[in-house]
Amino acid sequence: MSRDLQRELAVFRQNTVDLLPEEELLGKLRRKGRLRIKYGADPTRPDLHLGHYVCLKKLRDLQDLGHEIVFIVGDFTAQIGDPSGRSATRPRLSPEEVEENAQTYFEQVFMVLDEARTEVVYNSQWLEGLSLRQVIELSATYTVARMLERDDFAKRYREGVPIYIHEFLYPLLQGYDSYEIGADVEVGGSDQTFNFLVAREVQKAFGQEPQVILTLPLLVGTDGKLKMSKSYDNTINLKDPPFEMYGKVMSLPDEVVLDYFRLVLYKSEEELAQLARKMEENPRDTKALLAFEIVRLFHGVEAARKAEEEFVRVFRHREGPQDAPVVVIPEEGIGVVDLLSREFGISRSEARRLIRQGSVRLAGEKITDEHAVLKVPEEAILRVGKHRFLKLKPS
RNA sequence: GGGAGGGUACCCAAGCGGCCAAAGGGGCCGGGCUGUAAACCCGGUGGCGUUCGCCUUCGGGGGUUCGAAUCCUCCCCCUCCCA
Repeated sequence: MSRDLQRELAVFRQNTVDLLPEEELLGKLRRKGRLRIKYGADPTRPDLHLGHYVCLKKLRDLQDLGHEIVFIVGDFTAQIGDPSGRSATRPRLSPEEVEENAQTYFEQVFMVLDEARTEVVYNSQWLEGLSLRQVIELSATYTVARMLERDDFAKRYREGVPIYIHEFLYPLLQGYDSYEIGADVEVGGSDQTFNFLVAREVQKAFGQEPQVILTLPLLVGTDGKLKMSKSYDNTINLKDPPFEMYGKVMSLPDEVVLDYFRLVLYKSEEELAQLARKMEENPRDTKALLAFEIVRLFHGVEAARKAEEEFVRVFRHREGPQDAPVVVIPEEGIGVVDLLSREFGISRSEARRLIRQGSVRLAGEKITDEHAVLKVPEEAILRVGKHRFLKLKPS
């Protein structure tokens, strides 16, 4: 094997859960040199997050090796709903919702991929026009028993949670996508392994050389337990503003910090070993480094610096932030409860609770009276809990 | 088509005539602690005024009762078994 091929293989391999069959990949690389690499995303939710980034980064690396990335917008399949890893049927989206989401996808995807070298296609282009005959032929490439081999289906079936027929179609359609674009390799999260394998069968059945599958680990979300996913509300989004992004990273449990260095920042093994030591010595600063680097990746050094300063100010020194929303207070003052419920969109009961729990402070002074009428002779910071602030100004 | 079991708050899940705004867990919020929006401990978690109370909530509609998440009835939805 030539040195170049070795090096190239190393790029393919970094961070992967599965890369199989590797011999087929080698064969393809030798024969074709330039491969068509498929990445599909259902525009079910408009925001991409770091979990997606794990894959996008891999794609970028492969793109930089000269391979062709084919980005499939699953506008059609999004209306079916991927059953992967789900314990229940996904809601289906309307064509309008899908279209809207797809647009915002591109902005985000091309923060990472080189637009000029990426082919973008919508799978409705071919799936929409399939005849029932073709759909039936496609369904004939796989059996119910094999469908039920999949963990999540097996589990749902066992537990009596409904599985709808259309959910069986999903992997097949995804496989058809691979066939349609002639994918050599498909990249995705490890929860896609089953779908990718089905695609191989579909390709074979339709007389095409099967794709190689490359799966990446699932990044855990901010809760530190579940995979990052919008439906668990534990995401760090590519479009999160710097301070929020920084803060979300800082709120990660310590145990997952190294995973992030590996999967998001693609650190080498040597660097990771070093970071592991650092993490033991000084978890907070190591995590801060992670937060800084992640913000830098998406917003640049300047923004990262600012976010860090702000974080230190607000959470370490417990001072108000630079840019709290400004509220002008009339001369006669305003009731605390009124102010809180209006500005934070919470109920009056909730506002009262917060006051009772001693989490409301005006210029550092705890407010304990629910009936207090706030008057501000001069600008002052109103703080609620750890991270809600208002800058109060006299009229 | 027949039979059985289900639908409870953001999620899971108890409750099966009054003591139920509804146990418990998760999540979330807050407090304490902290080299971290980590871990850990404690508290809160329908709404509106607050000693006390009022209003809305237990798939949907009717009903029984002084009183229903709890009983009756019709309807909708889910699961399993049989065919």
